Amino acid sequence: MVTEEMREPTFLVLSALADAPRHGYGVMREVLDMSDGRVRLRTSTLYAALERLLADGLVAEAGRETVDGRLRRYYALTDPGRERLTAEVARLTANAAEADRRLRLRPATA
Amino acid sequence: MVTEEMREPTFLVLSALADAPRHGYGVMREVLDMSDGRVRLRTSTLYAALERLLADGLVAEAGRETVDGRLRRYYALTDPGRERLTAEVARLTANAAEADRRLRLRPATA
DNA sequence: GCGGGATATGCCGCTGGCCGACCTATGCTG
DNA sequence: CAGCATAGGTCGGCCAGCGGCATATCCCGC
Repeated sequence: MVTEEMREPTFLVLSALADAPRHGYGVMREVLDMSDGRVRLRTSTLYAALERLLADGLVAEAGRETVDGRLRRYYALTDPGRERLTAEVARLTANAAEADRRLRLRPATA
Repeated sequence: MVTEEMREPTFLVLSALADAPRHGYGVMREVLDMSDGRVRLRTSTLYAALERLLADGLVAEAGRETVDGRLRRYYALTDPGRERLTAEVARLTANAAEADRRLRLRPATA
């Protein structure tokens, strides 16, 4: 696995599923919440991402239920999904740390 | 400024210019080095990114010179560029920390 | 002296994730 | 009954990055 770049919306979807399985709309709310209102996923982005993650085996369907006449499709992070997310966290952390180090090497308005 | 997502190659270009001005090929080497050989920028990606960053005012031309008959175009991070990179670092750090927190809430193979 | 890699810059066509807009449907609240 | 939250989805287009290619010089090994 070459760990190619993962875009932010996709990363946040995996992140939202890291602690518990959720349904699509639940992921949307969770992402909005955990990004302090910064990232509002479009349904096109959300469902396309979930389809892609399902196809890649990073996420699996975790049952369906109907609440108040509305269908809910649940999704859960798989083990490969956890590994992938962990790898992404390491990449982001390393990138951020290195950039921060470089910024400190030459402070603003030197 | 809404700080929309910045892709990894672009982020690494800004990062490579954070400590000192460099020319295109120098940025390429620096990115390769600081990513431990993981990210080898294509010239199409590199020069397109530099053009875009110039147009956005995040990077400025910092002189040209000819060494061994080869032209070098130097680029430097501007103040807005520093601010933007700093904001990106904050975003990456926050995303990584939040994902990490969630992964720990439900450890692997629970 | 000749092929190949490093140095250095650049163009062109395509792909794929995301965005914007839109659609269907139910339940709750003002 | 209008409007919003909830819940799922489609479709067209944009654009950063990728892969391939072009150009040119310098240096090293054979």
